[in-house]
Amino acid sequence: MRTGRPRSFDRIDALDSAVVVFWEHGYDATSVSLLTTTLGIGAPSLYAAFGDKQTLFLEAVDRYLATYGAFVARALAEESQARRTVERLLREASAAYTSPEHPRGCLLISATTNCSPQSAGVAARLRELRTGGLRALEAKFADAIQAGKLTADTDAHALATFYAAVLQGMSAQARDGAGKDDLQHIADAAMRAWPSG
Amino acid sequence: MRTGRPRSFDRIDALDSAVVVFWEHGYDATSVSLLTTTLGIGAPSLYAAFGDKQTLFLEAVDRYLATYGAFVARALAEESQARRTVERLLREASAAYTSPEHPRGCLLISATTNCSPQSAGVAARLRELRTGGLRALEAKFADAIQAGKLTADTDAHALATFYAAVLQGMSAQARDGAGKDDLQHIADAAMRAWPSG
DNA sequence: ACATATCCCTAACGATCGCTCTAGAATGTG
DNA sequence: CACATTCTAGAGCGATCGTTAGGGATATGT
Repeated sequence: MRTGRPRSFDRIDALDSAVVVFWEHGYDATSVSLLTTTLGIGAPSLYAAFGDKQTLFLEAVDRYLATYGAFVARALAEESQARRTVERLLREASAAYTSPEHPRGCLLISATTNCSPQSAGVAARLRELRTGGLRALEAKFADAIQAGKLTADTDAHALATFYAAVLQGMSAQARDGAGKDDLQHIADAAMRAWPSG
Repeated sequence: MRTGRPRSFDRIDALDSAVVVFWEHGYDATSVSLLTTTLGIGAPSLYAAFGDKQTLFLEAVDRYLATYGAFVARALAEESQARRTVERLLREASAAYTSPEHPRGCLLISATTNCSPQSAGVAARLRELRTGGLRALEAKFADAIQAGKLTADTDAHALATFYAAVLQGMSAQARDGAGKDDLQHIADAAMRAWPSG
């Protein structure tokens, strides 16, 4: 049995708070002191529970992907048709990126846009995750071409890059103050670009 | 006549270098020491010539808009037809955002995505500039509707928001490593969303 | 040549950065 | 109860942040 004084705060609650702070300000601009005041714990407690700032951030990213950002993986996994996947992705992003319950936009997209050279590691990790999403979308399109749902001359890579850019643009617009309706209009316009055949 | 020892560096050259550094790393992540080493001048010289870091940044933004970013204002001013304006905007952005001559993407879009609370002022200024561009585009579309070039049921605001988002997405993709061809494909797809009438 | 004005460099300012040592408080097991 | 263990809280570590005096060097105007 684990002896000693138990931790006075809930680790998951603290992690969720850290997600929000990193989401709002990004990696570099989030100082440890801002984290400790927001989470309501001292710096040594934070370091004991999560390791250093970079480790905490990476765990916060995982937590984000398992919660707020899970709709992307769900759309990719649950929708079999490529077009429905994209429609659902854009529709759910319109709501997720503008919810008043949490910071605007997407943490994966916006948290490491500006980072100092010594934060290049976490920036590379997030870029990797973004690229992974793009590849998954591209594979979905390739399958649709294979199945004849998209014409053979469709460029799966180009189409995936386009919808990835649209999601990134929606995140940026949300952070600039656009509302859910604005983002849904972006989504509607983006669907007009779907290959007609 | 101005007496005393003249400045040993060219102010415009130094400003251009500052543009590049801010473009690459963003506002907060660009330290004054990085600026001084890159520009090859001491900190007191920098402060004497440009004022503090915030003032230098805002002047660098103006310089950016007058040089690398001037293609946006030119497209809006020189093209009378809305569709041609957007086509030219997206085409020139594909090249500008991926040129190997300078950092990727757009300074206005990417330089203040992550900033600490005390940098909120410069972030607000850049958001203002981005919103101004969106409004200019929206006005262009409103004119086209007035002139009958776009059907009366076209939503000028929604369309402008869409193409603004596409530009922001192209900037993000460029910073993630996409090439000129990738961005041109995004532009092509975005033009398929043009209202058919 | 001289006085003057401005420059550049060295050094350092206070504040904050990420991070940790130390001491005391609180819980578990015997 | 004592003891072992692990937590919390305050203070402070060296480094870097943006910024600015101080002083020698270098140019112009007379």
